[in-house]
Amino acid sequence: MQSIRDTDKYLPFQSSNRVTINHLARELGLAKGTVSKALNKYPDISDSTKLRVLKKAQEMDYRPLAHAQAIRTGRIRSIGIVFQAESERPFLADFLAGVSQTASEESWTVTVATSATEEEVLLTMRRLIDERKADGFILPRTKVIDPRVELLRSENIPFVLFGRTKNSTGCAWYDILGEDSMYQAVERLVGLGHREIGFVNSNINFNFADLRLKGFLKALNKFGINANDELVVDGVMNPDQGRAATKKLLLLPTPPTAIVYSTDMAALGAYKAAAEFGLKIGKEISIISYDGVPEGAYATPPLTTFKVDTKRAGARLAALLIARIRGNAAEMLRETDSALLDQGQSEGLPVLSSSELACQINKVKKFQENQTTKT
Amino acid sequence: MQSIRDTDKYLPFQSSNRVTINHLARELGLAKGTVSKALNKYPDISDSTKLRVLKKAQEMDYRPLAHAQAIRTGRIRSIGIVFQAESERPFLADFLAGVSQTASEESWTVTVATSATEEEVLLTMRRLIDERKADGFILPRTKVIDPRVELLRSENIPFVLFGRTKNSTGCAWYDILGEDSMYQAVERLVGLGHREIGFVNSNINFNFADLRLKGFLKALNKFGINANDELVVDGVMNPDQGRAATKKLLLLPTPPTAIVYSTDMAALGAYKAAAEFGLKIGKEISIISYDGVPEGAYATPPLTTFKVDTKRAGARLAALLIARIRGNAAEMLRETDSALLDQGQSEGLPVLSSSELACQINKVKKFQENQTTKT
DNA sequence: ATAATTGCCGAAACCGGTTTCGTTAGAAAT
DNA sequence: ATTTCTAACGAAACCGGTTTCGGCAATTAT
Repeated sequence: MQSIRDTDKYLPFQSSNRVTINHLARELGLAKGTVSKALNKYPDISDSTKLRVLKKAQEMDYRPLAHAQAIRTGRIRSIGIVFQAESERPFLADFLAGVSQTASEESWTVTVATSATEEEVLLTMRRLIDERKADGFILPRTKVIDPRVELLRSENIPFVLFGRTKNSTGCAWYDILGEDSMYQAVERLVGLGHREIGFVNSNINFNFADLRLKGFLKALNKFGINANDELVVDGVMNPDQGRAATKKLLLLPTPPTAIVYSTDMAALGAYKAAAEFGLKIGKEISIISYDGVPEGAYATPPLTTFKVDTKRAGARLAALLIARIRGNAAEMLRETDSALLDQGQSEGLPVLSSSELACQINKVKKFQENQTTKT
Repeated sequence: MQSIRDTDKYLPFQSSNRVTINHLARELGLAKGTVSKALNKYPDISDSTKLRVLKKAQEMDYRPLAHAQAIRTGRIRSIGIVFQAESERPFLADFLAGVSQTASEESWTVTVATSATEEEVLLTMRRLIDERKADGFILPRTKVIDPRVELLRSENIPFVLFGRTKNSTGCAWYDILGEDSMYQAVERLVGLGHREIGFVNSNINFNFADLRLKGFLKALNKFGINANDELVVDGVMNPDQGRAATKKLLLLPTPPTAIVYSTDMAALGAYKAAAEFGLKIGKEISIISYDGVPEGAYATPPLTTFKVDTKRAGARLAALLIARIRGNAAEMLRETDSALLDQGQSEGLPVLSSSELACQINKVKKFQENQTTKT
C-alpha cells in the first residue's frame, strides 16, 4: 500500500508574499469575516462595503487559496477525469482542451489521471474522492452498465457522462447521436447503389456501440434491406481487429460491397485488409466510419467519416458538470449533438457486384495460397 | 476579470462519513497531534506507537485530505502542466498517461490546463500558483528563451523542462536527443546515395528546433556535403506549412532528392506536395522525419521517422519534478534519451538525380499551368 | 415615545490537518 | 536522595479561509 504521506523533506516553504485575507482586512479596517462575506456576496453586507472590498481585492491582486477555502466548503473547484489508458487516444487532446477551457473561464481546474484497468480506474477515483482532489467527475466512454456510475451514485458525488447509459436515473450527460450517423451512412451507401452492407462495431459493452448498431439496423429496415447477422461483427477496438473483421466480412460467400465502421480506429484496419486482397477502397469496396480522427485524413484515399467535435464535447461536459456541482438537477443537464459528415473518398458507386467481388477475392486468395506453398 | 469565487449555491455538503484524524485519535486514545506526528514519522514518537497508529489508519482506511494538509504545509501534491493548445496535439495522450502514472504511484495528482496563447499560458500558471493548485510544473516545448522559466524562477516554484533551454541555471530537464536523430537521418540518406538533402525545420524559437538544425548541419559537414542555405526552411509547424515548404524546396533549380523533417507534422505535408508534382515518396523523393505520430504509420507509404517514447518522457518528467519539489538540486535532475528509428517506406535509393528531378517537376508544372489557362 | 424590526458588521468558532512548546515519568548521572 | 536528562506524549496555537451568532444603531411600526 502507498504511504499515507511523503516522508521526505520538502523545499523550505517560501515565506510567501502572497496577499491573504488578513492583509486585506487589515488594510480595509474590517474584520476578516466581513471581508470574506463581502467577497462571497453575502446579503448582510452593504453594497458600498462590498464594492470597497472588491476594489481593494483587485488592487492588491488578492486570490484566495483554493485549498484553504476547500477545508471549510468541501469544494476545491476541480473537475476530475480518469482515463482508461490506450483505449481513448484519439479524443484526448481536443477533449481536454475543451474541458480545461471552460474550467479556466470559471476559475476551476482539471485533475486528470489515467489507469490501466477498469478496477484501477475505480481505485483512482476513490482516491481522488477521499483526498478531495476533485469535486465531481466527467466519465468518458460510458458503458451500458457502468461501475463508475454505481460508485459515484453511492458516494453522492456529482458526475456527468460522455454518452448515455442504460439506467439513467440521476445521470447528467452529453452525447453525440452516433446512431443517427450510422443511419445516414447506410442511407448514403444505399443511395450510391449498395445493397450488401456490412457493419463493424465496437465492443458492445460500450453504450455507444449498442446505439450505433441500432441506428445501422434501423436504416437497413427503412431501406428494405433484410439484416444479415453474418454481416455484423462486433468487439472491434483497434486497427488490427478492424483488419481481421474486414477480412472476415470479405471472405463471406456474399461479401458486402460496402462496410460501415462504428469507429475510425476500426476503419483504419480496412485499408490493410483491402490492400491484402488488392481491392481499392472507394472503388471495389466502400467504407464509411465515425469519429474524425486525424489519421483518417492522411490515409489514401481519405476516410469518409462522421466527425465529432470533441473539443466542444469537452467544453459542454465541463459546463454541465459545474452546473451539476452547483446543485442543478441531473435531469435538466442532458444535451446531445450530431456528428458532421467529413467527406473523404473512401466510398463510391459499387464497381463490382457482391458476387463479382467474391470472385475477385477468391482469385487473389488462390494466388496467394499458391505463392506460399511454392516458397 | 473573473470573479474571485463562485457565488452560486452548491449542493448541500454531504455530512460525509470520511474518517478524519479526529476519529483516528479518539479511537486510539491519543491526541490528534500525536497521531499526525506518528503518521508523519516524527522522531519524538515511539516506534510502538507509530506502528499502532499506522495499523489503525490502514484498518479504518484513513486518508488525509490533501487540501487540509496543504493549508499548513503549503503543498498539495499536484503536478501542474499547462499546454498551449493545438500545437502539441500528437504528444498529449501518451505523455499524460506517463505523467499521471508516476504521479499516481506517489499519491500525487496532475492538474492540467490549456491556453490558446503564450500570454494566457503565463496567466494560467500564475493562477495555479496563486491558488496553490500545483506545487510545481512540467514545461512542455521549451523555447530557447522561455518566459515560463523566468516566471517560475522569480516565484521560486519548482519546475522541470521537457527539452533543454539556453540559460540552464537552476533548470532540471528531460530531453530526447533529437539532434542525434537528425544526424542519423542524414547518415542514412547519404548511405542510400543522396547528396542533395533538404531540411524542413520547426520554428527556431523552440529549443529543439535549434538543436535539430545543428544535428543536421553536423552530419552534412561530417559527410562532406556543403551546407546550402536554400535547402533549409524553418518555421514549419503543421502539415499545411510542411506542404508549402516542400514545394519551395522542390521548385529550386537544384531540388533535393531527399528531405529531412524535424517533425512528423511537417512531413505529413510532404505527401500532398509530392502528389501535386506527381512524385512518389520513397522513390523520386525520400523523406525522413521525427516524432512517431500515429498519422505517419497510416500514410502511404508509411513514414520513416524517429519515434519518441512520449509515455516514458512523461513518466520521467513527473519523477524528476517530484524529486525537485522534494528538494533535490536541479543540476542533479537532468536526463536524456534517444529516439528510435521507426522504419517506414518513405525513403529509398534516389531513382532520379537532382537535375532529372528538376526536369520532371518542371514538366508537371508546365502542364498544370496549361490546364489552368485553358479553363 | 416606545417597541419591534432591520441593516450591517465584529467576534469567535470552525474546518482538518501540522507544528510548536510544555509537561510528565522514568532513566541516568551525581 | 537529589538533580539532570531524555523519551514520549498532550495541549494548544496555527494555517487561511468560511460561517454562525450576537450586538449595536438606525429605521419602522404601534
